[in-house]
Amino acid sequence: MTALDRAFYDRPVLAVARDLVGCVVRHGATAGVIVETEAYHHSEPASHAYVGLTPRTVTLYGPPGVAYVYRSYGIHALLNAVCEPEGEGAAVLIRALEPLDGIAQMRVRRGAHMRLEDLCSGPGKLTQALAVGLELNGTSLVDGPIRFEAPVAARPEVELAVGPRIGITKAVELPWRFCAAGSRHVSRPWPPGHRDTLAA
DNA sequence: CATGGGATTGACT
DNA sequence: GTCAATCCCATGC
Repeated sequence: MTALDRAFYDRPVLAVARDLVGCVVRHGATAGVIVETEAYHHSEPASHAYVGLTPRTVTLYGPPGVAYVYRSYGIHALLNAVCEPEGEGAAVLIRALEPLDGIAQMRVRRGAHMRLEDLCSGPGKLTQALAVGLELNGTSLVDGPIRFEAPVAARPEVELAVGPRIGITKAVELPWRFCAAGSRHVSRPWPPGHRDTLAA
């Protein structure tokens, strides 16, 4: 399995967010298929990069293909992939995975009786399941401890569902959330009756 | 220097 | 459905 190269991330963040659905995140013996992403860009107020270059956003404004890991609500670690050329301040939030490898290890970290679809169905859940902590902020996704891999060729192409991002209060209207349509491993079920889907 | 607000989750009514 | 936990850091005085 080959890791995505740096050029993959050195593109518009929306394109990367779309293309990451179906890719694999691997850390140690645990891995999962990405089924949900969100794009964030310095030009819109929901992004941490909106405030400009500060100690907090150094990683976001750095080179693409690097992990941006930050603490959310004082409790959870959230994993992002830094995108676009250095200086642009853009990243894709990984919001949910379909567990692939090391599922027993995930249950040790998340709870022995946890259902499969609850192991990684949220941005804070998947970092706990894969043991991704704040110390991995700034590490390479190309040749660092966390690897993002291209989809296996045998895997059927996923249909993409597109909609507004979750859990934000600013720029709520932007349809910058991308899900594998019909997946039972996403963080929140898709609004019923939503037809705004397109091919991957 | 004090304050307020989260890109969430899990427990509880 | 509601709500607390918990802490870094950006902002404003």
